[in-house]
Amino acid sequence: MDMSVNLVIVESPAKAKTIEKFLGKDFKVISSFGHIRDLSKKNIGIDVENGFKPEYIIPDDKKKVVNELKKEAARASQVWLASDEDREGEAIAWHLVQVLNLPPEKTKRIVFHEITKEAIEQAVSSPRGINISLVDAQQARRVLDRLVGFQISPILWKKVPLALSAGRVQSVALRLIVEREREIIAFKPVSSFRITGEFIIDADREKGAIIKAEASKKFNREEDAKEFLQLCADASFNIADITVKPGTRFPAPPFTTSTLQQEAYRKLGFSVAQTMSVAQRLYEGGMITYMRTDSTNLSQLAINTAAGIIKKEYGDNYSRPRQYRTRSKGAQEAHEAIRPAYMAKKIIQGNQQEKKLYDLIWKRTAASQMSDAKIEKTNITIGVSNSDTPFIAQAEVIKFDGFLKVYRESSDANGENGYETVIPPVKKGMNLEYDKITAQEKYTSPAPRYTEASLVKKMEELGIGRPSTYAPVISTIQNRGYVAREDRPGESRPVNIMILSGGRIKASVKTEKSGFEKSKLFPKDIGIIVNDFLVEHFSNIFDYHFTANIEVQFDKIAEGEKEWVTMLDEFYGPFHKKVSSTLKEAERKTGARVIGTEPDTGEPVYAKMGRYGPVIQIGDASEDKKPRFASLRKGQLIETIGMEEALELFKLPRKLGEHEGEEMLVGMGRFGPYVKHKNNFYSLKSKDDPYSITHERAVELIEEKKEADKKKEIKRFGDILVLNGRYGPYISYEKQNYKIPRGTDPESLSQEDCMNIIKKNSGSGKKK
DNA sequence: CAGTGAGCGAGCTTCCGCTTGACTT
Repeated sequence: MDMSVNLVIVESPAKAKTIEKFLGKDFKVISSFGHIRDLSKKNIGIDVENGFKPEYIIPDDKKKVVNELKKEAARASQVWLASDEDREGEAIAWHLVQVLNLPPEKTKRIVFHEITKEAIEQAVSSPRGINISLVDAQQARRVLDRLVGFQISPILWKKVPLALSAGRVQSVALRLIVEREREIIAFKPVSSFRITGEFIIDADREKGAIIKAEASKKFNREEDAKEFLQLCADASFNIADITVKPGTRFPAPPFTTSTLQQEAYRKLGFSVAQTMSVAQRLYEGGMITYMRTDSTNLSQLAINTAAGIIKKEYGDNYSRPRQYRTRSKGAQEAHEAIRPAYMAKKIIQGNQQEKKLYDLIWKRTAASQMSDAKIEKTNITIGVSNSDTPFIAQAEVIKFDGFLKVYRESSDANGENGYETVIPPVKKGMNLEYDKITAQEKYTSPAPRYTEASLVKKMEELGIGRPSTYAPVISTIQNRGYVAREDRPGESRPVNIMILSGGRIKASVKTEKSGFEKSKLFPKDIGIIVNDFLVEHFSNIFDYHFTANIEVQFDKIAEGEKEWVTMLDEFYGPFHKKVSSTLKEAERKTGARVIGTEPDTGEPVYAKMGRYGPVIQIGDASEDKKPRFASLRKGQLIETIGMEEALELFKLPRKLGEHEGEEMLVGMGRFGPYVKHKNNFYSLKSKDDPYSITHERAVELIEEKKEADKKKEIKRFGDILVLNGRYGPYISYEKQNYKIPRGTDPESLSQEDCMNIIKKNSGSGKKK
């Protein structure tokens, strides 16, 4: 009857389920769902005067879990704390001891890095106590982040209109995007001429085999390129040299959160949030290991299983078991790499996204355990008789594909690598003739804008953020309105081309697109102003190396070499002084910039941050005069907008004349151009131009919209409308929408039914 | 949903990391 009851607490319910299977009947395994306590939000949750004493509370959404944990702990004779073996995991265990009132004799701390029977049994047989130094390092981290976030954000509210938040991680992510944008704005493309030739082997003339090669030098000036082509017209060509070098390609290590997000973006087009939510489902379904990890480590069992499968599928020579070392900064390595739970399962059940992501994980894991690829690089130098600039042909041949059989990592750089895979057989000294030699103008391009995925990569390199926060941080800076993911159509520019063929040079001009962008991160005005304010006043904290530097301090605390309160004291002294002085002295920042003067009136034209967003202001306010304002459009920046564009903004709203006794106005709104009439808005179609739209066309748009609205209407009782919407029928009343309960025929609703639905739903409905 | 734009004052917001649901007007 009185058998021993063991309670094991882990962080995730999916993990609990798996572990319970290994431990048998005497063990009950439950989950804490991550942290169970956090700092109170009142008075920033820290008693700064009193050794930074944290005030911990149990958040509302954790109360249920904590009660459950308390109940189970009371029933157990032994509690095993099995949270992750890193700073955060140790802190979770410590909070559990505090909150559940666990006596030492009944509490054991265990850790395991992989979820296998052996690893878990091994962990249970070697318990330890809580490592309080590690807990202190976590507390220092937590308190520092709260101090930075909760003392700097309020400064922003006061000093920068529309600013909302600052933090150790989000503000550096923002800075990366702003500084990249400035690099791009300042970038001046330079063009040069790249010369490529197609050559025919004299002896092989009938076969028509062609060697493509590029001149070893680029020409900055068009005249020089032309001169070179003229030389080529009279030159003879021969194979001057051939070198063949063996090379090796190595597989990429298994996935971490960061590399999974990058590859899923590049290969599958998933956003980082999308990748995480699909991975979460795979994890909960027991199909992959944990998806928030910075470790490239694989369990021995996984390595062995993979080896067996690779040998069977591809042959013994394709197998090469290996363990990868984790290289990223600040890695805590509490988990394995992201891999299939069962390598034997090559395909899984699930939706398309799940299947695709699983397939990617399977291939990456398999490839990491496969042989290197063997390649052969051939360099052929083609001599030009009357010039010392030769042509070079490069070829790369895969001699043994190895891991490339299943997986090849994508790269962020777009564009070809210039390698041919096939080259006709040639010998040194052979004579060649040109078929065609082309000089094409090529422009240099600036560093690329960040995608969500490449930003995560950069953050990981800098050691800011953790696997669990990459996706949320990227959402945060977008939700705050600091940056936006946008497309840009790009601009056309002319490119000069000269082609030498049959002894004659023909020049032509083509156009190419530059600056085309798809789903890139662009800073918005408010993001730029916030960033400049933060960098101006808190350059040391929003420095790219700040996190790396304090991580060294946290490590010292974890090693017991430093007191966490001492560390915070050293940080807080100068920090708080800076907070106070900034609050007192810093100027309000609106990013104001003088563009010039309006030609007609001679009044000054400014771009600046207004109360509701970025605006152009013409003229200054005085007793008898009001300045004129116009909002900037999407894609325009305070920093770069020019006079012509600025004045264009004042051409709208434009009066179109009267219709049914009231003025029609055409304007530009958040959702594009519109016609306003009797306080209703009518969107222009894409073929309509707000600057030239006619009275007649505007009336047409109004009538069309009225007609469409009539079709939407099912019923009407005074100002209660029953309408057909995108998500099915709904009730519209006083600018609020109400869902009609499932199974109700909207035709059958009476006025009283509608009122009931409205009353029932208006209590819970919160306005945003 | 889209017209605003000076200044004042009240009451509000905010961080990072650990984990999943509950939401789908």
